[in-house]
Amino acid sequence: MLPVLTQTASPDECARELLEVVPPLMRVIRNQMRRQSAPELSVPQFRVLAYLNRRAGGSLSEVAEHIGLTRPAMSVLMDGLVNRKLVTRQTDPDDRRRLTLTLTRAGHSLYAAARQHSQAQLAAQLETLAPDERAALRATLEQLRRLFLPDES
Amino acid sequence: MLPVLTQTASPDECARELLEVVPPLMRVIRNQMRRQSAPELSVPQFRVLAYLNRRAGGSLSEVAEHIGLTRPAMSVLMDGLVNRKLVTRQTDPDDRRRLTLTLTRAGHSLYAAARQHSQAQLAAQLETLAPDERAALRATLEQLRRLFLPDES
DNA sequence: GCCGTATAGTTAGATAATATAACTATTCTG
DNA sequence: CAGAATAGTTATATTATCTAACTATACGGC
Repeated sequence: MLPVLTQTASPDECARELLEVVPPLMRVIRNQMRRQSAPELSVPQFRVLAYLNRRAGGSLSEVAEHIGLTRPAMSVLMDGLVNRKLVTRQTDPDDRRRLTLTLTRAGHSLYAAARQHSQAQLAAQLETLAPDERAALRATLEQLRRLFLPDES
Repeated sequence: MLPVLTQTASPDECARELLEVVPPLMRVIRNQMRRQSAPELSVPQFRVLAYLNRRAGGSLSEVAEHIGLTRPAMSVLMDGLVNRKLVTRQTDPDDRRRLTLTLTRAGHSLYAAARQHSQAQLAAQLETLAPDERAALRATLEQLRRLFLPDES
């Protein structure tokens, strides 16, 4: 059953809960990434592929800004993805300083596979929730997204 | 207002949402930690203090297991905390292989201050939620905790 | 049109956080 | 009591990240 929603929850209590739940949850996700069959994708790499999947042709700075890394760090990370033929890196003819970053076919499918895998792992655990609990979870995550990640998508 | 809770949300949709929301949220938290006034506590260090706050006298392996680090890594991390006089490290007289790790007074108050600070930062953003939305958030976080972090407290 | 400034990206060098492997000291067990 | 198991440390390597310094390109005021 759904928990009682009318009980009080101060911003501070919620914040405390976030601090206690999110970091370990992140570790669960990271470990799932690591144990993944073939791929060997770190969480930031995965997020870069996800971003380029949604916004093909982004520049390096754009991606770095979005992911929250410095440009040098992103430059190195991108090197890796380009070397592995997951991303193409072309200079934009309209502004020859900028790069145009795009997923290759391999990049697309590795991203899809990795996402599928992680998603399935998490989904397995979410199976045990009642449908209305899942709906509540989903709604809550949307709110967190709106609150803390206004820029995305 | 509360979102409609009767809409469908498959385990897979929820899992996807988790994958999209949690990592950036973690980055928000980590950055808050970093920008923190005095202290300079990393997220794992913070979590160690949190653990020892709840369970004084834990052993190194116990803490490492809980936080999800290897013992060598935890040994090094703990060195840092001990050097900074935040934690005392005594050998357990009953089993002289084990350590008894406890927060010092300084450890307690640094933990309290750090938590207060991070919590306040997050809470400020949560202010904008309606009370029932916060209640829903809180309930959802409890569920995530139960699902993914069964061992804690 | 040109020069100074800003912007995109890279390279270099440093640091920090982890991992694995090998070790010591202690305890348990058959 | 000897061998196996466990707790912790040390040594070494790797990886991810940062800041600073650099190059190349574009823009804007004169």
